[in-house]
Amino acid sequence: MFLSKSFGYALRGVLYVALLEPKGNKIKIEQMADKLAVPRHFLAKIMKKMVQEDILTSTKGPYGGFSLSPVTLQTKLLHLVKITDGMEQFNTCVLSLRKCNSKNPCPLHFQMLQIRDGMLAEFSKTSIGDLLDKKNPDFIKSISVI
Amino acid sequence: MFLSKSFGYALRGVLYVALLEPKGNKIKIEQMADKLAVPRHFLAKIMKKMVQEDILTSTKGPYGGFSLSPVTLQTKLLHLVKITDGMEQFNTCVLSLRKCNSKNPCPLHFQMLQIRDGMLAEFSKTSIGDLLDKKNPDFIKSISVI
DNA sequence: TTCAAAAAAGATATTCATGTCTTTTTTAGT
DNA sequence: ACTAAAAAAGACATGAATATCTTTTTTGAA
Repeated sequence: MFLSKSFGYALRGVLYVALLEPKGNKIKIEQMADKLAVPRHFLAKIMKKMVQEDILTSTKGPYGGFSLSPVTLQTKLLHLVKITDGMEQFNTCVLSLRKCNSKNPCPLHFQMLQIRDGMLAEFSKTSIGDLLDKKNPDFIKSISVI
Repeated sequence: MFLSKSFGYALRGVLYVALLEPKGNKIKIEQMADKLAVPRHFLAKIMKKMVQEDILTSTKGPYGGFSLSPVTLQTKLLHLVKITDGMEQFNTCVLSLRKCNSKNPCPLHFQMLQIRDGMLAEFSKTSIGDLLDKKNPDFIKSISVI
């Protein structure tokens, strides 16, 4: 409920790169999957999607890996949700009723509208950079072990 | 996201019974599945669960069907969520981190806490009876066609 | 130019929610 | 007792999210 595992992997992945890449070398998927305790190839697919969306950059070959793009830190969480979960959930009735809308509401329409709008607002205003706390020595732990 | 289809079926099912059963006969699964445009046997399983939880009553055999229990209208939506989706989602970290809690928060901990608590509060206070609007001649429509 | 390292891509497997079909149990009326 | 109607139960099918395994492409360095 709320969000998929893929979203969690995406966020932890990009935060990992944002935290460690500035220290030097590019980040390898092997290392990430290890440290984040996440399925390697599944993570790789999600990372690839983020690269396609310019949320990250990547280079192949020796000394390659993932690194920040010019917009990584400004990327809103909602962009990650779009990639991993899609936006449909925010527009579709919780009772799956196609005709449901504010003129013709299902019994839960306005309650769900409020909850979803709250989430939308939060995820629209929060960026990757907002979540990144380099000053906190425990930050890496807070995204690591499942 | 947010809630499963099963939850939607459960809510529409119980509202359907609450709306039509007082008018006379018990409600047959066949009729419900038809009017709600929902998979018959899948709905049957969910109705059975609600009966097991005393949210509804049922009688087998000729002239049987589903009817209200003494507590149907007082049942909170959260009870339906428990049955269909489970409560785990409200207690588990959005990033699937087992160690995440308010002392040791993941980067999204407090944002998600707020959103989930909002939803919990709403679903804890709202009952089936609260959603049932018998005065509204279009109520049946608002839970009918998918 | 060849080699090895790395991401990208593709193929297959597993799990879980959802959906369908069949059989069993219960029960009211004859 | 018998029959038919209805829910309950069980077996099987499908689809989507998640996970694993293999092959291809790219590229830096010797």
